[in-house]
Amino acid sequence: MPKTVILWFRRDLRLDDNPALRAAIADCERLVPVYIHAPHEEAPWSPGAASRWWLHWSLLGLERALGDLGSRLWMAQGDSLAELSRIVAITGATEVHWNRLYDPATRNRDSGIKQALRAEGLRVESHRGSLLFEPWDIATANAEPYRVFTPFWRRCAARLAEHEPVSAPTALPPGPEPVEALSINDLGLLPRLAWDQGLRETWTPGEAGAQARAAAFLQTGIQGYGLERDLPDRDGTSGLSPHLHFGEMSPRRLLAMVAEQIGDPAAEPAEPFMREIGWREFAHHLLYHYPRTTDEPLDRRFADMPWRDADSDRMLAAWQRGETGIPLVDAGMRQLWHSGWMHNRVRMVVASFLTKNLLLPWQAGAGWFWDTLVDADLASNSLGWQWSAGCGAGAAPYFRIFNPVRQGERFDPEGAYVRRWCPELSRLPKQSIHQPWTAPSALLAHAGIRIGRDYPAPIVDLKSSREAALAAYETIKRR
DNA sequence: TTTTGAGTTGTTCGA
DNA sequence: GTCGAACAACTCAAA
Repeated sequence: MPKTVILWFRRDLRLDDNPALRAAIADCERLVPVYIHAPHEEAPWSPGAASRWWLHWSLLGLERALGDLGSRLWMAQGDSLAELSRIVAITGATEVHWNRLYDPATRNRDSGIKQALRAEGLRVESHRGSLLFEPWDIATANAEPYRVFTPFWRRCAARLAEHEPVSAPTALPPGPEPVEALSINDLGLLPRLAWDQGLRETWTPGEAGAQARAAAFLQTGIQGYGLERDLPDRDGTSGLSPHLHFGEMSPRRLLAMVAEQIGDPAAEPAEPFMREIGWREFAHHLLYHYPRTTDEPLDRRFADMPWRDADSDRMLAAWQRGETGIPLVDAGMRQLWHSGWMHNRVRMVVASFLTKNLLLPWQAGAGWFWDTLVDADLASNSLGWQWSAGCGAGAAPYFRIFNPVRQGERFDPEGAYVRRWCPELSRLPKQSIHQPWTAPSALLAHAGIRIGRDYPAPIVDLKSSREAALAAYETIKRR
């Protein structure tokens, strides 16, 4: 019997710098690359619609890339352990390799699978493929997890030179003919209604798309990243988040590209971008050590936060639809709905607006982002929302409440971003575009806008809702 | 153990 | 228009 090894793909949909892949083919005659669709095992954080759309195309790319190297992706659906066992039985595989994931449900599942397969006599190994540092590998002097980003990243930054990516193989061992395997279309990942036009215009999922995006960013974007990334109407961010989430590029590869093409990753001009990679690491560090922070505030005092009850459904719906009457907020929410993505600066603005001006629980925002973002990532999403709400690690001070009008004037001074996503406001001059409700009536008439008809009146007063938020925080402060 | 310095991203107000 | 101070107090991390 030829030695047969299973490579279990999950969120590491690439051939380049894939440690599980390298280990699997190190000593094997037949390789069985497997993908098992098992969204119920990630519940309650099963991938949202935008993520499933991405996954479909990314899997398709992986299937082609494997085919080009003489291999073939074995697609399955159901319980992961049952499917792996079935494939083991069919193929006579004696080894299984995968790259580790860090969200609580998956960790739990994977450790059970590892145990069960080992009990059947298989060799089972997991690998570090999606992080620069294992969450347990970075610790304070007291051997405790970090809860503040800056010292965490200082510790990491001293060790960036450790990382050496491994290239994609140029050929792969053949595999057995899949038995009762599914096709990607069988997984039903694409939306039934064709709402994905905006996604298709915006993204190229898959490893090739990731490499192209990274190359383009390093060519031009990274130079001005420190400043440009704050301007939502520019292409100033890297756009790599969904590619990193699905493991279409490893952070190690990205780091190596930065070091080679830009220079010292810990120095200008690469440093601001590498810090963002650091935030991704930090988010996984926190999720690993505090797995309940997907649903519960890290700062326990916030369990008693007096979130809004009355009107909350109507307010949440207005926020989700981009009909709050606050242009920058609405522009962001509509960008999200259309393209599956929102500029990071605007994410902070809409999150501050939801949790502070509307006093709605951050979990409601996290849930919506989870469903709509193509880069929805449990670690980053939980960290970001808790940070915004003020209840997370190194959280924003409670008095730091974004004023969406002021943010618009600072970061979208010409109103280009608002005009793009809220076209009904496009004829307003920049002086009024971020607060149309204060524009003189003649100006509104000239721009063809009736407040409350063509564009909503603000659903809350910014000044008084800010004061209400400060008062709410006051009630939970000292306990 | 104690002390010390610091903590992603802001806003408002008054001079 | 620009600038500095106030907005609080606490916890974290390291010396």
